[in-house]
Amino acid sequence: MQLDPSYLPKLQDYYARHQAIPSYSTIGKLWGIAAKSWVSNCVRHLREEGYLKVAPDKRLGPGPRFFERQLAHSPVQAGLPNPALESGYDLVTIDNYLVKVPSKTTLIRVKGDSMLDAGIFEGDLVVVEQQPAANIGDIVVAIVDDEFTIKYLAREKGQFMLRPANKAYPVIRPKGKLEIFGVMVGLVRRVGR
Amino acid sequence: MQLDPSYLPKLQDYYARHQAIPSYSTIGKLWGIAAKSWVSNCVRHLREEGYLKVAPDKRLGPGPRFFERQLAHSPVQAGLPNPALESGYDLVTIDNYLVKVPSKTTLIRVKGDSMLDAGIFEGDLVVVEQQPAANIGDIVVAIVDDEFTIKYLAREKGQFMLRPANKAYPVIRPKGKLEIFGVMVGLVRRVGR
DNA sequence: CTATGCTCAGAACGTCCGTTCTGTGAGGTC
DNA sequence: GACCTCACAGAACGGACGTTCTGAGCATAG
Repeated sequence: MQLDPSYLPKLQDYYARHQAIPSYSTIGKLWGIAAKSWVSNCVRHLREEGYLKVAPDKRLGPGPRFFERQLAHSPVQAGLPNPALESGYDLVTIDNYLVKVPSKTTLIRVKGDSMLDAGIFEGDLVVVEQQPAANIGDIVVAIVDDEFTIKYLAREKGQFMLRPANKAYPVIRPKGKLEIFGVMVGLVRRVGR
Repeated sequence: MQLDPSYLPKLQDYYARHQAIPSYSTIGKLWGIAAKSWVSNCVRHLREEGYLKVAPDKRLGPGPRFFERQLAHSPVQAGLPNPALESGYDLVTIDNYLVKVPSKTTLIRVKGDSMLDAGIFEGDLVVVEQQPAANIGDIVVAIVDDEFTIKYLAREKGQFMLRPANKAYPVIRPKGKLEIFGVMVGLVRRVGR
């Protein structure tokens, strides 16, 4: 079987507007098909190709390939360039790209330039996934003197410590136990304005 | 009425995993509620508050506020599951924070480390607002040899040029006229995974 | 003690969903 | 021109859906 190539874009447009895949009958109207049976057929093929998937309760949702865009190796496509994101896999929205577990995710604004060499600037927003433990080498947000501190987690002689990414700042060796708020999973920066 | 504050995060987590809002009965299981009637009640309130909305065919979808994230200022109020929405929290939607004009905004993945000193690393996503002109000092995305290039826009003796933020790279002096794709308005980085 | 309101359970109900089965017409093949 | 496949229409059907109603259990107020 061979799908009409306009079917997927129509669904993508619908999803972009409503953040939901509609029912088979609505998909039918969208595609100009009156028979739900045929919609069912087409949807099955879209599923097999990874464009759609079914949630635990049989609801339709976008699949891994649903958000793929044509990749623009070269920007020279007549005036109107498409998103230049190479293999735009998991990019539904920026939010979805960065946040995996919303209930544990917090944004923290960076103060100071102690992580400059890690590409973390003052004013940036750090995306933090809250968890009480982390691995050595992770960038963690710790609570020191009732303030958030963003540093590399390191270990020295069996002791945890916080290492900045800027030679101008000292290593922090916590006196008591180290209180970790979470680990950095992303970064957001706004420039200008 | 006063919603259980754990309801919304549970829905947000579910949506982050499946990109779909489930049916009332599934929401009930998710929330530990057996009565669909009560789920219906709670959902209505979430709709009234802008966290959910209904698509044309009555399907539930995330509302405008569904993707709000907490912006924590100090750890004092952040540690606890604080239901109070006041007390120093800001709520920020990452996409709104970065994207002002969706139709003109594009993401471009960074190749190479020529902008290292500007905190732009390989693999980062640069948020670009498409426009044919820019100011001196802006970070711009230009099209050079059919490739996107991210550089500072500079001027020297009345001539535009592209200056990298890494001493290991040379300044680019375009031969003909400089073709600017857009200006950088934001940056997105995912760490780990 | 009674009344009221809140939170939730459970059942009833009509509607809509997705599946399956049969039918139909157009186009191609030999 | 008999046969087949493809692309779709249409009806049937059981189950799931969301709405609505009744009522239980509990807390608070008076």
